[in-house]
Amino acid sequence: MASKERIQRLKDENRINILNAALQIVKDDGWQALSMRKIADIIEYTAPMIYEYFPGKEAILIELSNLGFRKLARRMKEAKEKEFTLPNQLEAMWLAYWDFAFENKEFYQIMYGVGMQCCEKQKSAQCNETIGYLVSEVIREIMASQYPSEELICRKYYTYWSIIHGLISINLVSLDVRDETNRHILKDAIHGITRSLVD
Amino acid sequence: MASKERIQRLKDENRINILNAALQIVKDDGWQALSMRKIADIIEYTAPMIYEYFPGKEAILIELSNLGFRKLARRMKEAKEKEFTLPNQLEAMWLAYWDFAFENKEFYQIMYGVGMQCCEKQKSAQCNETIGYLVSEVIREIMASQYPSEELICRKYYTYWSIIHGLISINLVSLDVRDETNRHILKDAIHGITRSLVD
DNA sequence: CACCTTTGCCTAACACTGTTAAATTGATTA
DNA sequence: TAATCAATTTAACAGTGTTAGGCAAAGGTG
Repeated sequence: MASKERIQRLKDENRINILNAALQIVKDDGWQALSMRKIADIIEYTAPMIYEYFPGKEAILIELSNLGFRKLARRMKEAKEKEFTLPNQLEAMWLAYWDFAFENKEFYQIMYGVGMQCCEKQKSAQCNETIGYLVSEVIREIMASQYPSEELICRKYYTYWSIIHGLISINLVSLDVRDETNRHILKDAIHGITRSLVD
Repeated sequence: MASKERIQRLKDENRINILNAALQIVKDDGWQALSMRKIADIIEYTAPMIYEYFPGKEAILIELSNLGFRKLARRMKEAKEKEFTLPNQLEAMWLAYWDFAFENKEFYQIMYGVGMQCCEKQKSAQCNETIGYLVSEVIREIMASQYPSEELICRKYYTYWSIIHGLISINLVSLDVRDETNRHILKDAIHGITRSLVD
């Protein structure tokens, strides 16, 4: 009856192969390019076979997403354990988070549904300029007495933008933060950064 | 020769109808549901007719995205003009940005490619818990002497997370921020928030 | 008015997508 | 050997974006 186990092992292997194939496609050509038939091609089966292992494409994506979360959590835990003061632990964890996002772009994208594009790059950079200009103008004026470098103004702008865009994004993928909490974070952050401009 | 103008007007109207139809579909059923044939249905034409007005689906999305950017810029400008001190202007602009994002979810999503899902909600909330727990633990310890409420800890956690996730997102949709700028913002933000925990 | 050209739109099709039902194959069991 | 059962494939459906070709009405010209 060891054959049962052998068969189970083969099934497990197939499951893993499917996930690996999916990941490979995504790494090579982006999420847009992922399709059941392409996965099947790589593992040298036909598409319907995949449905014996996953109820659908969505399930594969969810599985990969969960894999990403586990991976990220592990890295953050490791980063924490290398430090001994609490503030250093905090910094190390967030830096690990940062590094994970760029080293595992595909994972991060599916985990938080960011940049699952529809219209390739470009324009954003163009169209954002208006908004960036609008805000930077005011930052420049506030800091005028300190003769700030353009780089510093730019940094302050991105600091504002990051936290607001970040909080919006978190809400849009609906991890339902309390409304009052949002408002609190938002105001605190804006005031905190604004204060950092003048002193 | 006024007929030329009449015809041009009709063409312009069709263009606008296409964009409006697209927007309506998206508002009703999300970006996933948008298709050329559905647009055609609404404006009571057949799908290929759309290609007389737009080179493809992507072009429609880009147009809508640009429309969103103009709308957002206008709202921020208006918000600014209602205030007279610089810090108030800054706050008003960012609050306008915030409100725009939620009142025009569909626009914001396509403008910054956020939450163009692939796997509906749920999981994120579940899987993020590990990470949230991991970080909150450390925050709680740092703040221990102040007996912070769970709500406050949660807020601090989201503050960290927002700015880091925001900065990552901005980079992932590739508005290429300089690498050194990123690092600078990241460190500043982390230290700033950490400092806010202890005093 | 008749002719020709252009324009606007549609039909039909292609190559893809996710997914399902049915048939087929091959191995396991009786 | 015969029957059963699991794994996999074939064929199909309904949907997607997109393109080529045709048709009919409108425009301009003799």
